[in-house]
Amino acid sequence: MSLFLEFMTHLELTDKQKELVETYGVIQENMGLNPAAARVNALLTVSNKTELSFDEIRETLGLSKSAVSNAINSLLSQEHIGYKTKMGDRKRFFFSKLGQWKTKFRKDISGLENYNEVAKEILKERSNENPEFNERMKELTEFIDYFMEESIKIIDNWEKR
Amino acid sequence: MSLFLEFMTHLELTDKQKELVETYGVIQENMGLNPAAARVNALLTVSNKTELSFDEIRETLGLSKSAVSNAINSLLSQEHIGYKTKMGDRKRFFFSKLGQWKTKFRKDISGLENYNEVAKEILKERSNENPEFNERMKELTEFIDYFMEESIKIIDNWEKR
DNA sequence: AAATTGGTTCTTTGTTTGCAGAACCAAAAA
DNA sequence: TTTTTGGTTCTGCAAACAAAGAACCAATTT
Repeated sequence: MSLFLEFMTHLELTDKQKELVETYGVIQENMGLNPAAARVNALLTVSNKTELSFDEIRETLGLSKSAVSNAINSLLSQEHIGYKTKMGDRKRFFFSKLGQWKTKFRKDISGLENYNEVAKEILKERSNENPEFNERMKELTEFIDYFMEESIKIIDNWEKR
Repeated sequence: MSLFLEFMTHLELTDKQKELVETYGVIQENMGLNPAAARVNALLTVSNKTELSFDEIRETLGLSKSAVSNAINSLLSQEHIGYKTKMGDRKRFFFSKLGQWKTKFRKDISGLENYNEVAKEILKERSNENPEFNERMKELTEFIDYFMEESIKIIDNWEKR
């Protein structure tokens, strides 16, 4: 391949887009992604080209191959992104699955179930020397049960809207 | 103070209670507390004595003073715990606020607002060369708006139940 | 067969987190 | 006035996390 052709693998993002990749990246970090994965997912959300190759990602974000490789694999395993292939081309083109929110929300909600189970077990073990505390704990577990149930309902509702 | 009296500052937890402190501790870690803070909050939830002094916490959990001091202060600042004093006693007695769930949920929910603002801004910046992607992003932001609104409603509903 | 592509894996290094232990400090007690 | 109490703050140190860079590898091209 000629020396000339190997320039410009990376997309040209506007300043605004770069800023959005960072802002959205930080939000994704706060939602539990590691910095590199957060940037990759952000890029895949901000970029007008929605299907990017490994090298486009690497060059655009200025990350090392290992960083990109690990980020991509962690995003794939969490199903935050997916990839397509194109006939006659060995590389993969990654795209954001846009969080699949409904699924994620459902998961978060049933994570509460986990919490509530332990809370109920604690309550069962507690003596009755602090009835007011116990009462508040009980109310809490009831609230969580209620919240879970209703949340599931509102998601279902949206889906068959 | 006599040599004899300085034994037994710590509560005696049953094995079951110790196990619950750990299990609940892990859950709290997953919900964003650091390990020591998670254990302190767990102890304050599991223990039959609901108001514990600094030293009771330290000795029962086998943590250093600095660890306990930092854990307590971070829990206080996040309002996960509170403390009482007793006349003629300089020490503070810490207790779990039991998460104040309704408040916490409200906060988490409006955290989504933050997310959604950025998502909407991204959407505004996107070209129309990938209309399907844009459409799915739009649907996503609409879903989040809907989810936030309805969640708030169900919490309000619980409160005036 | 040799080189290139599209990655993955290993090694090193800088950074952050979590904690212990000691020094420290102000208020109260002796 | 000295000591004790109820902590807080500072100084390491060990483990975990992040990412760079190099070595590596299998499949394709040349």
